[in-house]
Parts: sequence; structure tokens; C-alpha cells
Amino acid sequence: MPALKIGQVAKRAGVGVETIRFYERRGLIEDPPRKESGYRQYPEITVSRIRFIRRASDLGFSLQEVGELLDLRADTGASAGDVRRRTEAKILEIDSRITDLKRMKLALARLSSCCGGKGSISECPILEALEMDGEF
Amino acid sequence: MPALKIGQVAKRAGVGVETIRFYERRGLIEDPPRKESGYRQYPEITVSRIRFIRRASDLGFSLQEVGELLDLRADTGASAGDVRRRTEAKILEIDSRITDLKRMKLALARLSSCCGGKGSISECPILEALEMDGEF
DNA sequence: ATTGACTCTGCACCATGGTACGGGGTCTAT
DNA sequence: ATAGACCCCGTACCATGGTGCAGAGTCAAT
Repeated sequence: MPALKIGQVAKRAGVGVETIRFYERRGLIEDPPRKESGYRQYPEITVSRIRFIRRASDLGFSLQEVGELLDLRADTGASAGDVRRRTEAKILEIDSRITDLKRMKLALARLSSCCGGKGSISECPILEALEMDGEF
Repeated sequence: MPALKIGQVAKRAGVGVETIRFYERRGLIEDPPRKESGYRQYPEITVSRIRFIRRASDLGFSLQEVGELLDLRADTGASAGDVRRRTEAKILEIDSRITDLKRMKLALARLSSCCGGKGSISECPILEALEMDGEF
């Protein structure tokens, strides 16, 4: 397999070179082997890993949490039961995020359909009343 | 209606006093009237508004975006069509977040069911192969 | 063998979303 | 009228997630 230089990885993954080094410092990607010159030599899989990190953090997971997610895969030392528990906790977390987003979507959809057609939005009674409180 | 002092609002909304002043500076809550002393006098609705801000930002919306969300309600100057467009764009954004979260959940669920029961997780073939790439 | 593009390290800097002073004034209950 | 709790403002500070140098070395093509 042809090793990639950091710039090539960066380009393929759609991030900056600095970002990769930053993730390395944070332990999100493992330190790659180096040539004698010191140049990092990445396997292609690193590109996927970085894309994973970006996607997860775009979803609102902190880098810390992304690390935990990755560790679920990588942690060969942990007992299977332990890993399972952590995985399921993450799933619950994700579920509750989804639930909240759906509520928010519903509230916006109502806003759109109730006020969207005609006149001033300030007269929409639903959202004025809710102030999105219990509802959202 | 009995006006609330900033500390009372903070307590009811579950945030710190400083956070409220910070939101005010950012224009997320409007400057309240003041007593002669300079003390802020909040209507109760402010509590809901702050809770809204917190919930939305917990969902990963930036304060900037939260402001836009709030403006959808408040913007009496904008045309209804404009507001509708912006609302629908937000809805699409939320949908795509939900989709991503579901994918992530699926990947984790597979991890849990495939590797959760027995032995070392390092032998799970599915995630090793996927590296959550195309999949997630 | 030299040029231009790339890489190395370390450190400084940026925006976001708060959080915490410090030095004052105010309010309310006793 | 005075203590203790609360509020004012301004400013500084913090963690997170990067981004951007500088100064030096490396690589690949001509």
C-alpha cells in the first residue's frame, strides 16, 4: 500500500494539514510511522478516520466524545460487556438528540405552515403562545 | 406582571447571571427595561426564551443560528415568503442532521450487536471493514 | 545542483461560548 | 442604619477546536 504524505491525506479528507497534526496531538489519530526524514507516512485508512472525526464533530460530538466513539472500536483491552454498555449509552444519547431535533423541526414546520403564506409573521398565534417552551 | 431580577431569571432558567448578560450582549435577548437604580427588570417570558436558547444550542446550533431561529418568530419586517424560505432551510438542515445521527446510531447498533456478546471487540469484522466510512 | 512545493517543530493566534473577578452601588429585613 | 445578599459595569480569563506563522529541512523535476 502506498503511504500518503500529510498533504495528500489532508486533500483527500478535505481538511487542512494543521488539522491533522492537531488531531494527532489530541490522540484522535495514531502517530503514523515516519521516514528517516521525519515525514509522516499515512496508510489510506487514515483518510476515512479523519472523515469520521469530521462528520461526528459536525453532529455536535466533542472531540473528546469522538475519541470515545473511536475507542469503542479500538479498545481491545476492555471487556465486551463494558464496550457494549458504552455503545448503548452513546446510542441513547443519539436518540435523545434525534428526539429533540424532531421536536424542533415540528415547531418550525408549524411556524412555516401557519404563518408562511400571508401577511406578517408577528401575528402567528401558535408560536407567540408557545414561545417554544413546553413544546420545544 | 411582576418583573424579575436577573438572578431570579437565572435561577428559573437554570443558567448563571453572567450567561444572561452575555446573551444580552449578543442580542439574543432584548435589553430589558431598568429601574432607576439600573437593575434589569425582566418579564417572565424571558425565562422561556433563555431555555429555548439553551436547548437549541445544546442541539448544536451556534448562538448565531439560534438568533436566526428566534428572528424567524420576531421579524415583523420581513416578508412572509422570506421568513418561510428561511424556516424551510432550517428544516432541511435539521433533517440532514437527523439523517446523519440515524446513520451513526445504526453503525453503533451494529457494533453493539455484532461484538457485544462475547470475546474481544477487536475481532468485529464489520466495523474493521467499514471504518465507518461509506457507511457513516 | 537548484528551484519550488512540500514537510518538520514549536508557538502564537483566532472565534465561540461562556465564567469569574473587582470595585462599586442597591435592597431588604432586622 | 446596617449587614448580607443582590446588582451594576468592565475587563480578564477559560476551554474547545482549530489556523497560521517562522525558520529550518526534504523531495522531485528540470
